[in-house]
Amino acid sequence: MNTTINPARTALPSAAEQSPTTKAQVSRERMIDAAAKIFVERGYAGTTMRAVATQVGFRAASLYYHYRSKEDLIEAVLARGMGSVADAVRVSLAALPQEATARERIEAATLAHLNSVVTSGDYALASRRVMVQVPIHVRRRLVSLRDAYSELWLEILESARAGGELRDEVDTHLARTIILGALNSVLDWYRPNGKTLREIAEQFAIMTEGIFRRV
Amino acid sequence: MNTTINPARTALPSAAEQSPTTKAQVSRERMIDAAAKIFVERGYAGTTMRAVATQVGFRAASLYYHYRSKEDLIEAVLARGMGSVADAVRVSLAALPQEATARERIEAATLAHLNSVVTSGDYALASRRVMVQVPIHVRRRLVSLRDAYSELWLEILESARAGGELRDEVDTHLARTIILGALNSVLDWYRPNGKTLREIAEQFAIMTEGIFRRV
DNA sequence: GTCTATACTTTGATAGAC
DNA sequence: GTCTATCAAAGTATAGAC
Repeated sequence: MNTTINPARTALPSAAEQSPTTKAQVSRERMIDAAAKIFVERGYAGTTMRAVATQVGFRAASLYYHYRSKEDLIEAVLARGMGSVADAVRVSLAALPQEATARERIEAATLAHLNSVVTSGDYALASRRVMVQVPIHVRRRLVSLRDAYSELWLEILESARAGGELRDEVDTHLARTIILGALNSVLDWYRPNGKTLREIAEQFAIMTEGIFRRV
Repeated sequence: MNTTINPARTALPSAAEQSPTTKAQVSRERMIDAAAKIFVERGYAGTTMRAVATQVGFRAASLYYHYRSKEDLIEAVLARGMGSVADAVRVSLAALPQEATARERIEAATLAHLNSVVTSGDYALASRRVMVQVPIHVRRRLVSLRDAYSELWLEILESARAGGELRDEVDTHLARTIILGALNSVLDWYRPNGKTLREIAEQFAIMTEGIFRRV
C-alpha cells in the first residue's frame, strides 16, 4: 500500500506551505490548484479525479501518488482556503498600533479579509461553497477552523462594546454573523476589473456605520 | 417517447402553482420538495435520481414520468426558489402606502426577503448554492430571473437617492450588491429556534443606517 | 402512475510496468 | 513519479409489464 514514503500521508502539512522545490511538491501544488478550481465550478461530487488530473496534464492514477483519496484532496483545499483568510486578518490586526480604535480594527480586518479571499481565489470560494457538500467526517475536522475565525470577529466587536464605541441596540453575535456573511458574499460577484477592493471596503465602512455610537 | 400527454413536458408551469389536486400533481410536488432538499445537501452532481425517488417512496424510474431529466428537475427547483422570493418582495412593496419613505421601503423589502427565503427553505437555498453547478444551458435560462430581482433592489436605492435620503458617498450599485449578499447569507445560519426574523431585520436596519443622510 | 429489469456510461481506486 | 490497464460500484435513462 506504499505507506513507507508516500507523501500522500502528509496531505495536510500546514496552511503555511513553503515554496515548493522538489518535483513532488510542484506536482502537488499544481494538482491542488486545479482541484480547487474544479471543486468550485462543479461541486464535490461533480469533480472527478480524472478532470483534476487532466487539467494538469496527468492521468487520474497519478493523483493517488500525492493524495490518498478524493476526500484527502478536498480537505487539503478547504483547509488552505480557511486558514489563509484567518491568517491574513490576524496579521493585519497585529500590525495595528496598540491604541487603535475598534472602528479602525474593524476596517483593517475588513480590508484584510477582502484582500485575502480575492488572493486565495478558488480556495476561499471552495471553503464557502463546497464545505456543505463534503462527507460529514471530513467536514467535522474542518469546522473548528471556521469557528475560530468567526470567534475572532466576535472578539473585535466585543472589544468595541467594551470601549463604548457600539450603540446599545447592536447585538454583537448577530452583527458578527451579518458582517461575515456580507464579506464572504463579495466573492460571488467580485471581478478584478470592476470596483477595487478599497472601494468595496469603503462602502462597507459606510454601510456598517450604523453600529457605532454617534459622536 | 411518451410525448402525447406526458406532464413532464410542462415542468415549468409558473412560479404560482395552484394547490395540487390530481394524483400526478401530488406526486410532482412531493418529488420536487425532496429534490430541493437533496440538491442543497449534496449539490447538483451529488444528487441522484434514486435518492430523490427513495425519499418519496418511489423508484427512480417513476421520476421520469414527471420530469424528463435531472436537468428538468433542477430547473424546476431553481425557478421556484428565485421566483417566490421576488414575488414576496414585490407584494410587500405594493402593500405600502404611496407616501412611504425609501427607508420604509427598504425595511419592508428586507423583512419580506427574509420571510420568503425562510419560508421557501430549500428552494431558496438551492438557488443560492446549486445555481453555479448546473449545466450552463440550464443556468442561462435562469439568470434573467435573478437579474430582475437584483434590478428591483437597485430601483429602491435609486429612488432613495432621488428623494435625497441617501448620503452622497453611497454607491447604489455596490450597496445593492452588498445588501443582497448579506440578506442571502442569512440562509446559511438561520435556525427557527434562534433569533426571530424580526430581530434579524431590525439588526439589518441598524447596520445599514450608515447609508442614510443624517437628519 | 408506478413498477421491474436492464443498457450504457462514468466514477474512485488499485496493481504493476516503466 | 507517472503511466497503462482494469475492476467493482454507482449513475442516468429507457422499455415494457402491471
